[in-house]
Amino acid sequence: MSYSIGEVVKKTGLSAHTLRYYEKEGLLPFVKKNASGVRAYSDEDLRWLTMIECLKDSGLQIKEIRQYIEWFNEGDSTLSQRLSLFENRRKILEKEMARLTVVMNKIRFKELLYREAVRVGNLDVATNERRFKHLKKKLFESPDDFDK
Amino acid sequence: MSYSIGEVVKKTGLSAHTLRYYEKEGLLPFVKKNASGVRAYSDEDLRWLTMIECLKDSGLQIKEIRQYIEWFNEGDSTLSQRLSLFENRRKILEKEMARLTVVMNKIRFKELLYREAVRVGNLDVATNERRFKHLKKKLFESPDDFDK
DNA sequence: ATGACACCTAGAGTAAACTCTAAGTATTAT
DNA sequence: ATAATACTTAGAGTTTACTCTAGGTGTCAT
Repeated sequence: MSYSIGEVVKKTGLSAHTLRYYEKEGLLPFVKKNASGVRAYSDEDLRWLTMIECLKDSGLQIKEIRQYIEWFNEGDSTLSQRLSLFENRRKILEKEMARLTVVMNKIRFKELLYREAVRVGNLDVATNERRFKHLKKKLFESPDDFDK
Repeated sequence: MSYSIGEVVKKTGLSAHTLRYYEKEGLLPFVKKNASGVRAYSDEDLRWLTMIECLKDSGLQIKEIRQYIEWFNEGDSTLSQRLSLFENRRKILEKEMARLTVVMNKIRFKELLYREAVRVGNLDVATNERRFKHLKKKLFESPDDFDK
């Protein structure tokens, strides 16, 4: 099976511009073109697009994805480089999730506080309620830094 | 207490360029300047910088942070807008964490697979091992899309 | 009072990942 | 045959958040 760029747009949600851009950046080195230059994407190309999406979601830049694809095409001699890439990425994702957890707590505190402030119609009153003072102390090292 | 821009650079880790840029963008509307135009940051300004960092970490753009600061300065009439902002942000962070969890599973699978591939010196052999086929099936809806 | 250093402004430059434009060719439907 | 639609290329423009440069002023220790 092969697909026109329009069909791939529908399947992937990427724009035709973006697909051509990816190709120019070396992310799709196997896309075939017919005699008049029209692209015909294979199922293999679609699988690459799925993998590219995953790598992008994990935070890789386009040039890093290109590097990965080059390694893949060089075969088993680059297995350890590819292992390192996934290992590093996993560590970065772990840090990112830890970071988001911290931020989430702060934002949730603000949400609760403002919900109460809206209820009583006054931010200072809500801020000074015992339960919010208590919560803030529990959540933050330097609670005064979080009054804004 | 008040602080020169150099002291704030040391305290926050932000560059002097960035601090002036934030001010230009309306994120620090209260920074005072002496007769010769030199900035003197107050403790209040430092607290704002802490809050700005949190909002940035949560993914807000600079113009959204400026909006929040404007609402804050308008007082209790904007409490509900600020509540909405934190509510939306909390929802976005929840989605982002869910997204990262999915990506993490895929990357972890790749890491395991490549660790085995490096051990045996061949990607195809590792890919075809029963336990990896099994794991892939468990992790992905469309497992073939993940061979790249 | 002289050199080092911190600070100022306005505005230009950068990086990443698109996103769009212009000008043209090819295919398809009626 | 003609119009609409889809496709092609090269290259310019956009957005965000900085980041840096140029050219200058102000402060301070010796």
